[in-house]
Amino acid sequence: MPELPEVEVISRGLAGELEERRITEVNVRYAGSVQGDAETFRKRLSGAEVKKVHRRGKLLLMDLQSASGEALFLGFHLKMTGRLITSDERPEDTPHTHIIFDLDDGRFLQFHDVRKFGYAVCLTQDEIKDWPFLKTLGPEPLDLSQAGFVALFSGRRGQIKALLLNQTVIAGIGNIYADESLFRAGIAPFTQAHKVPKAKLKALHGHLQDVIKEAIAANGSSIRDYVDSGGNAGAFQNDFRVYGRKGEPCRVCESTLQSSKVAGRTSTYCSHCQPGKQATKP
DNA sequence: AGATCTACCTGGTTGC
DNA sequence: TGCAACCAGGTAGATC
Repeated sequence: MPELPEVEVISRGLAGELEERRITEVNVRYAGSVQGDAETFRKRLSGAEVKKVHRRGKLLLMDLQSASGEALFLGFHLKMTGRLITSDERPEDTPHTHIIFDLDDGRFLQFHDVRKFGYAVCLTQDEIKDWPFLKTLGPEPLDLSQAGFVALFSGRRGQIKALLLNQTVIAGIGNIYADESLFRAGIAPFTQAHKVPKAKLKALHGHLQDVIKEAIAANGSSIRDYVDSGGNAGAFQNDFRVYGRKGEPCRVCESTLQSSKVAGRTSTYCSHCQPGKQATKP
């Protein structure tokens, strides 16, 4: 499931392949994968040139110039199973190939998504300014200072992990990197944010940035579906200390790792290295 | 307003 | 073996 590091890896790969390329044709095979009207999407992007490929949170963003010279923005949210893959050959017509972009160098970009949660969206400059998702998106974790990071959580009563997953609080963190960074910082996922000592919040800032940087360097984490734009798997899943390891021994203290639902998500942690009690509901 | 819960979707896994 | 039940999870939208 692509989170910030995976989308960053995809973005870097696609930048080299797509920048300065022109989209000659757009084939939307499943209209549900396009946010808004699929025909408008097709018309706007046909003949548009990709100027820049980048990332914001978990969103992959392309800046383009349309055939008529207008600035356009193409966004992809991969959600859980979305993939963006380039190829020399026209992609096969699988049931999960939802959008195919023909490029002016004879190559192809396809949006592939088994679970159909992901989407593509094409917006004009005016539209993107008012797009609620981008408008309310929190800061980039790698751009945050320690003080800025600590301020995000001060006085908040929500569970620390719920806030990490909340994209309006901080962008790009999903279940994997939330669990991994909380483990490294020694904070139980269900701890209320305002009860986490300042020193531990400061440590979390550093560990979160480390985990993200290490994952990017390892080409991302491949759980089930993730591959980069060239179809290659990542390697960071081999470095997980808690995520997906319920019942296995902690790599630090050898206690058996526990899991519970926090913010509706399975959360794996070490009750010895991440002490704290889950609040019992009345 | 902040916090919490559910629906969306489908392939893979588990249990009987 | 066959098949139902459950699980994974990011975000929108609803509810408290």
